[in-house]
Amino acid sequence: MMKPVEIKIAWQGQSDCETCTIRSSALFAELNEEDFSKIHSPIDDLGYEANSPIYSQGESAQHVYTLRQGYVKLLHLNPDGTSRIVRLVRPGDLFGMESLLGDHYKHAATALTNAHVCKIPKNVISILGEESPRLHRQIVKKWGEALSQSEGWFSEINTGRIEVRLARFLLKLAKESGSFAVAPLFKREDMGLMMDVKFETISRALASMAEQGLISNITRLSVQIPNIDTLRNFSEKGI
Amino acid sequence: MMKPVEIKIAWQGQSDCETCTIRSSALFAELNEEDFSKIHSPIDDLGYEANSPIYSQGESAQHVYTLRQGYVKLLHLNPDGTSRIVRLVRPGDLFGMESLLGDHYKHAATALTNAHVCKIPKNVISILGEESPRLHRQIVKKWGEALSQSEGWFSEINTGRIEVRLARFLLKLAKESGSFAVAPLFKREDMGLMMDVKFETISRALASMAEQGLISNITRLSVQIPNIDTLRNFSEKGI
DNA sequence: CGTTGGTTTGAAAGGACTCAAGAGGGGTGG
DNA sequence: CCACCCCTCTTGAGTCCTTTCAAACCAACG
Repeated sequence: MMKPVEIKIAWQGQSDCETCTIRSSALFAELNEEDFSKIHSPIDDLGYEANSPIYSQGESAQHVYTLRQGYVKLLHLNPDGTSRIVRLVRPGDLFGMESLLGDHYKHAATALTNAHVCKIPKNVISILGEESPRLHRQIVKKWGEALSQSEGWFSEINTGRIEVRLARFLLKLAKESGSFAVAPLFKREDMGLMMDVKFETISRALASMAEQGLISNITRLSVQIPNIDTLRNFSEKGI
Repeated sequence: MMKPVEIKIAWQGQSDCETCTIRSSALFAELNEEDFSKIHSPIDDLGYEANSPIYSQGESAQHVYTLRQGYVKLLHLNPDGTSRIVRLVRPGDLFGMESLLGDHYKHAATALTNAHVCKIPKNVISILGEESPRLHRQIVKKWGEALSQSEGWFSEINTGRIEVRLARFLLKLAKESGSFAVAPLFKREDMGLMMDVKFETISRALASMAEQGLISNITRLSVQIPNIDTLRNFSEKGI
């Protein structure tokens, strides 16, 4: 267990990318047929089960990844042994882009849930990038989105009392369905690493918010949000 | 006071960029003469005095900036009125890149010290980018550096006890000169916004670190670091 | 020389942490 | 299929760190 499980490796090149279900939000969104025809290296479609590592910090960086399904965490280790989750990767997001600039990954990537990723050799990007301004524009855009998420994370998930931070976190991930919403939860330890608190504090904050009626049906993997506007209000005014 | 002061506006186009003192680390580092000849819009060289605003969050984004001298803070306002400094811009850094992707700035930029910046119309980048793969590569690189700094900031400056965070902050900015080093300080309020504590806490942490002999000669704008290895040790082991 | 904005310092209150014990769930082996 | 085990989550009590509110201090400036 804990090893990456390859669901299918046989996916090669253009035709599959062209029909990719998340293509509109993924890296190759704006490529046309001519662009695809320039892809010669194999692009793997891999499956990872929850908690399995995708790459580790400092490892030789040869690929860029796009997430198709599930959630992935990017963990940055500090020199003193402490660590922080610097980004929560969501479907459609690009990660491991540092391979395009340097020779090793700057943080570790681990699947938080079962996950599907596309593993793209970095030379595909370099070669395509030379010839296709569209791809380059797309990469810059994805990079910008990553920066933006990282900064938003930093600013919103790390400021104020924990309950407020947790509220903002839930709102960022909530999927509305009618009048109420559901938000995914992760291991309390991981959530603590995202918000810079101990896992016990996350647990207490969830319990406290449930008492206030802001959330309900807390399980390991999700919470319900009975009234999303109430929670939104709480996250903005602390009430 | 507090208004941007234009020191000189007359700087136009290629010739000045080619002789720019920080060109090696700035946006146009890898451009050649042919690339420069494609620049037709005026690139302004502006001076701002300490504490003056450069642009504000939500403002129409038409320019990208590179910092030539001084320090600039990027402040992100949250919906609830709280705010965080998401990045400390240092000489050679690019900021305001979100103008290339969207129509408004995602945070406010303010000079922390007297500062010199180059203000580059975004169409210069778009047009040049179409024709010069080198520039595009450079932009991607700068963007990557910004993401990396943002993540490093997030991970290192926001984890652990304040004294340790402060130590890491000082080490990031320290300029070594012989056996000891000097690090710049900013308004305690701003430093608090970078590390997510109140300004009084910054003040206390500085005082405490001085008592421990880790730093000395605290002034409003700088500290001395008598022994940089001692501080480094402290930042890694809390001792 | 008084004003002003920024910094330091003090004391009390509040929030998060630590250490510790107990409860719940899922998986494994009998 | 059930019992047991392990991992994770929850909850409790005391301590430590940061915040809050306040007052004093300092340096620059008019």
